[in-house]
Amino acid sequence: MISKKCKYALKALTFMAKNKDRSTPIFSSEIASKEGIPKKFLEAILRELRNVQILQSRRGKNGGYRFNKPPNEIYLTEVMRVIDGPIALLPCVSLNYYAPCEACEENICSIKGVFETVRNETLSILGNTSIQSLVN
Amino acid sequence: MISKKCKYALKALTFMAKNKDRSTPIFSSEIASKEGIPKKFLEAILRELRNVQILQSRRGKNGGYRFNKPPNEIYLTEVMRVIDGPIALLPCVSLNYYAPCEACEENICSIKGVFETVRNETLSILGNTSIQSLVN
DNA sequence: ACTAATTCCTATAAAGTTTATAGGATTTAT
DNA sequence: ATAAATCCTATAAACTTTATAGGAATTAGT
Repeated sequence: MISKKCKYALKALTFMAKNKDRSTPIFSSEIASKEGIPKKFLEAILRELRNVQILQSRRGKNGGYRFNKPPNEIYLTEVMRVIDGPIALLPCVSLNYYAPCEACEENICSIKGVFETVRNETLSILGNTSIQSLVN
Repeated sequence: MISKKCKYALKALTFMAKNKDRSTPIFSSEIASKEGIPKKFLEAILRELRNVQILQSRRGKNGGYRFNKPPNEIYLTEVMRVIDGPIALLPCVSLNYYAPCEACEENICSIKGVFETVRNETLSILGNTSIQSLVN
């Protein structure tokens, strides 16, 4: 399962993509109310997305958030990794968050292989789906 | 990520599959020590697997656990659902544990579609991989 | 300068989940 | 009886998730 936080992030970005032709930045308050996301929680999410250069922000009056790169170049894998961490189902099979299994000698790990296959399939779907493509 | 508990379950079942030709049932204590799983925790796991008829058990001296159906007919999906619950990444996309998304009107949910695709691919891998196939 | 409006930051906390552990009850073979 | 196994319930420590609170910093406009 992805976290609610991650779902919020995807919803927020999709909302922004839907409104990407506006001349002014988008307020977190608007996203929060339109998408039903707790405002303060959303602020933290948007800040994380800004920290990794998915978004840019401006403070002060008439501030808000914009995309830092076009939403058709932002893939779900990137967003999910920022918010939730690994996409793989086992730590020892993660590309971006690899961690060795403790008591399990990897070269003879019985379950590793199939979860590598799952990871590859999952990444090929999520890594080829952009935020923009979620806008109908 | 799957839980450690689920990993323990898969390891335990794989160990049992590897030793499926023994004439006597297998003790939880042997699995625990050979696979490095906390004994009491493993007992709870094996009991859950017995409750859903994956395993059968005998109490008392010379007791232990056996498969209730051949390990080449036990698929990873079944084990994972018993131990961890839904395999899908979103509740509203789960086949066995469906739950509606709260504030999100489903017919216009932007993110549902791609996660259905992921679910389908994942299920087709995990649903065609048996415990027996994990034994080399 | 002042005000209003926004993002930014830190601390806190409530609730839930995960990962066990403890202690014994029950069953069975010998 | 005894030994050895599963079975069951309660508890708890650690961690994660999902927020909330309160204000600091920044910016535009007057």
